Amino acid sequence: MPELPEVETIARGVELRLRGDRILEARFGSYPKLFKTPSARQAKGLEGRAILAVHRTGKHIVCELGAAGWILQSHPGRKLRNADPSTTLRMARVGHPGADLEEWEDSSSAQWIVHLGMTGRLLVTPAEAPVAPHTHVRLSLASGRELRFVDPRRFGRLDFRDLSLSAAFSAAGADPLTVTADEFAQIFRSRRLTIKAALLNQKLLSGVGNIYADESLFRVGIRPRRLCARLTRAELESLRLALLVVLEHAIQLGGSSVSDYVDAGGERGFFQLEHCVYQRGGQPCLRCQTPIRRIVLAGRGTHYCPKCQR
DNA sequence: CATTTCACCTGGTGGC
DNA sequence: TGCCACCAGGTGAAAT
Repeated sequence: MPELPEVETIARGVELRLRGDRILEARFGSYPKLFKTPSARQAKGLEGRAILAVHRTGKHIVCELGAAGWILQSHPGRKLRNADPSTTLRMARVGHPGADLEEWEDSSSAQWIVHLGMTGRLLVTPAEAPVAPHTHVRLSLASGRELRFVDPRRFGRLDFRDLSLSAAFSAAGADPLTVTADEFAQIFRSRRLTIKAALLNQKLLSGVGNIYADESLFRVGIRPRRLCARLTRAELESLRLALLVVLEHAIQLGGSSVSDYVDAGGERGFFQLEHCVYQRGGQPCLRCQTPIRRIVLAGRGTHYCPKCQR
């Protein structure tokens, strides 16, 4: 299940491969709920646009796209012109993946926003690669490759924003990697819900899911059932730091491949080998040998050590 | 209004 | 061996 480290890994992988490439043709499957808004349903909205950058916001992958209708063919060193200069944006030399970006004037850029849900994958493949079952989107690229969205369980969602019509996408909650100690304390202080439920709430903190909630609570020694309002300021700060360490370590290891998660190149992550409690119910705690307990909290399987976590 | 519960999905698992 | 009920969980709508 893609959480912050998995989404970050995929976004980086897609950016590395596709920055400077161009979408020539977009083909969507026929599952209406895949699209969050009517504009996301329009394949034409993506066609002709250059991929300027790809990044993560919360659990969302945001592809920054240039204006459509740019010169389709270019060669190294040639500069491309934009017809409508009003705001400044970075623009790629299209058709040359990895090319240095230059400053361009652009008022009609857009964002393609991908949420992977439970089982979604974004894959960069050769155009001739076999099409996996449950492939809902195929973007043909100027480089001859394809960006594919595959999602068996269909919890993933796609959105599209024309930045000349609407504001850029932003996460509802704070990012765990950049939130300050004061902000973090402010978010959780005086809330009457369990810390586990709060960590999973994307409107409070964006990016933490079931795995990293359980793992960070174990590392900081706090029981998932504790109420936010009962946590001391010191405990909250320790939790913020534990989250930071766990998430950054997981990013370094390419995320957790617990079900079928792979990155944009099809590679598995390795952080599942570092899991202390997640899906280890009944097995001995790695620190004290007490059997790890599994309960259901906030409707989710929740794992903790009854001795190490208070 | 804040918080909790539930439906949406399908592949994998375990029981008989 | 085969079949089927059941579970996983991110999100948002519905319920409390």
